Amino acid sequence: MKGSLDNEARANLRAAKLYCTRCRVAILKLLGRSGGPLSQVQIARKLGGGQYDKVTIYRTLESLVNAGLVHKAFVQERAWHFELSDNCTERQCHPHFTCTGCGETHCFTGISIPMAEHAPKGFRIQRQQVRLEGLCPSCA
Amino acid sequence: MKGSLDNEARANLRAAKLYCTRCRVAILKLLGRSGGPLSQVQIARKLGGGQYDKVTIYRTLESLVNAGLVHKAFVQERAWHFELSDNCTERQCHPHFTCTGCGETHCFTGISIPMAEHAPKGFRIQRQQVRLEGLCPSCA
DNA sequence: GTAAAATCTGCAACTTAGTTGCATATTTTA
DNA sequence: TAAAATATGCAACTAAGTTGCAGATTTTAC
Repeated sequence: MKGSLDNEARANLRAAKLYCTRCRVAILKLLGRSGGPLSQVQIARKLGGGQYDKVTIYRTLESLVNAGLVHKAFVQERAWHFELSDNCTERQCHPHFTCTGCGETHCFTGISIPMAEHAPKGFRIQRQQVRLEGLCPSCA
Repeated sequence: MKGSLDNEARANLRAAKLYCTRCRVAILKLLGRSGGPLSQVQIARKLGGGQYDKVTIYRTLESLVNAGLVHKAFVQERAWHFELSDNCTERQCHPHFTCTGCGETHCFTGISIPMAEHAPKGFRIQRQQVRLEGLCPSCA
């Protein structure tokens, strides 16, 4: 019964007009079973170290993203920008807006977003961060 | 009249029991005038290339963060985790929860957060992403 | 089923972010 | 102003992510 996830992955690849390769199928299946987003390093490790070249994994992910089957989730790790601690509480800071045109990031200190509630059982939420994407006045 | 921001920066450093060094004052002032978070590379560039070693900038930021004067904002760039596109709309995906204990990231597909409204004049918000931090059941 | 066309994959080599150890320079304290 | 405390710069390193290209795999068309 290994079939069902496998077939689903293949069907999705076909629908997206992508070649059904071992690596793509493996990554789609892996992401399908994973409860959260994974990095290239995590994917490589979970598929069995050395199974696939890291370049292949990056390129595979790129094609899956372009096809809309997969998308990037932002994760704190290695995202190191700094700002003053003004107007920031323990639990939440203002949202940050990044313009998809020019790439500039702005603080939206005037907006506040309610904190998430109803975390799954057993999870304790301590902090929330919100990122917005769109166009700034000069790029709109 | 260069004084006011400068004095404020120095006062903050003193209050935090940090040495008032040229680099710290410069970075605090820079972040004070900046409308958004900056990376090490951007800071180096804006302070005049070669003025400070990158190691110094990283260490300065680290001490400012530890003192609570500055904090890290997450920015998409270089945060490359991937997941299936299930349950994700154009405008918003489910929140992601990262455990500060074990570092694992989970998708909270059951929660939804209202989209930000009232963007500053001229900005157009196209997409919103929410990150949560806290403790997972095994680490709580 | 098979050959040609289209597309992937792996390898080597590279770029850039971020870190560590240590000697020297700067700031603070007394 | 000297000694103690702490920051800084440099060199060398690790690890993520990218590019070009040759060889391998998948698909298409017959």
